[in-house]
Amino acid sequence: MGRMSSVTTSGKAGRPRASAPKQNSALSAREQILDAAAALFSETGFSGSSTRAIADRVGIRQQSLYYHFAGKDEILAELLSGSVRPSIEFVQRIEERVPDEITPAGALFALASIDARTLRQTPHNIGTLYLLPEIQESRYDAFRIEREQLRASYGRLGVAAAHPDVAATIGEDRIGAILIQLAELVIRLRRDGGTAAMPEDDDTTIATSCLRVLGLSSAEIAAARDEAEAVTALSASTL
Amino acid sequence: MGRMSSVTTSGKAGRPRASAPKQNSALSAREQILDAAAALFSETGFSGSSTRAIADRVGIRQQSLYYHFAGKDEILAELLSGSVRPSIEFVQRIEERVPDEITPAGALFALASIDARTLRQTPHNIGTLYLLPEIQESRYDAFRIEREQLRASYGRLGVAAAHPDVAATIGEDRIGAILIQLAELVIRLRRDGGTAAMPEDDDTTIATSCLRVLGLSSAEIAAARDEAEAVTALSASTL
DNA sequence: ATTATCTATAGATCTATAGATAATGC
DNA sequence: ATTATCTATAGATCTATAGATAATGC
Repeated sequence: MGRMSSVTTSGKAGRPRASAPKQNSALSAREQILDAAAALFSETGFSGSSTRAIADRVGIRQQSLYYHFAGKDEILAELLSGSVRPSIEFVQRIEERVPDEITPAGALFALASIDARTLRQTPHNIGTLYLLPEIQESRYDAFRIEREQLRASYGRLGVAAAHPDVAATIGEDRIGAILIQLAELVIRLRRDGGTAAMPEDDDTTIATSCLRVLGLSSAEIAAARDEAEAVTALSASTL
Repeated sequence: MGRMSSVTTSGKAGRPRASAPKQNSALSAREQILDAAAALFSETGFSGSSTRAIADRVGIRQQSLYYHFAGKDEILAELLSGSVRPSIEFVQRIEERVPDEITPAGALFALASIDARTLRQTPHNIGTLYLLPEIQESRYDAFRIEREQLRASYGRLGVAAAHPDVAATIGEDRIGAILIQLAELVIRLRRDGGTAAMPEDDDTTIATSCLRVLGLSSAEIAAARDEAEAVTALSASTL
């Protein structure tokens, strides 16, 4: 096939793409690449997604990726850091308010339900990236350290919120691990549920389960939920 | 380097390997391949592990794999089916005894702690294979259907064991998903914990958390644990 | 001049098939 | 004769670099 001569004047600097721009033309090239890579990495994994496949989805040549990223691994690194950052920031803000403005249980409910909601709503189920074997490589240490911080926050809040029986039996690190594991249930539900939209109340189910596993009663959980709702409404405006 | 002439008479049919047999020579060639692949797939993923890398670990040529398996995906398929089978069999046996010989809570405690123990003790943390993106392909439907059965069993036992408040709020499928998610926490603990041996009592922590999340009291959990211990001691001999 | 693409291509790898070979088994 | 390996190799792919080119910006 003969080459399509430059499709139309794009209003942007740089040589025009050989093929007509797909959708997403509102995004910068860099963002289009990240979006395409997120979709592919979560469907077929990191090693299973070629730079060629990413470029095809964006509508550019494989080699053009290297103008924006030094390599495939930098794309993954950027996706990962972009996806934990919001949780880290939220947890820092909420931990500052404990226990004066909010109880540990209320803070934990808020944290778990916001994490669940974020994971549920994010494009391409980006949470599945956390499951990729490649992120164990030392190159992604920075990301793993951030997740470790998040686990530590869940652990601190969990210990403070737990029924004394539970806090006495399970250490802070295990409590943190259990709570994160529950929050990340959304990732699996979404992956296994196919295209169907997930009900919003799964966020509540998960946050409730976080408190239930710490031995709190239904009444205590309901109180924490009310607290959390007040605080998240507030932080939505603060944010 | 000149070829090493056949190392020594191996006592087995077939052309001798070019290199001296590594360890594991007690296993059949097929088993050696499965073992090497399990280690590699769980460390570097499926697409990230080449047939060459598997063969190197076994101590044979890359092409020799194809005498034992039609392709790389058949190796993964066999590893997967081998690893759910025991759980499926255990859950079937224990569900038969509910509720006459054992309460749902006792059965669930037994199931969760045995699953946790198996995942904790299995070579190469084989549970990480469940996290690979590749198993979403239709080629591995059989495996996913078996896991679905396991989830259904967790769901049935969970609903039957749950405190009425909880059973009224969360559907059977979500309960099953939550419980499996807790059982599989072991996979993550083991992966993140590096080489350190995991404490045996993590199995108990997990099984306890499964009942706690269903709203059971400490006393009810202790009773279930006692039941479970009686039944697993018994089933160890039955098996 | 700068930017963002393109084409050409190197060099490494990867999966799989075909057929030869060196043991054991009968 | 059968078994389990080996060597040789095809053909596809994959990542990344080098340098050309076609826009916009000044």
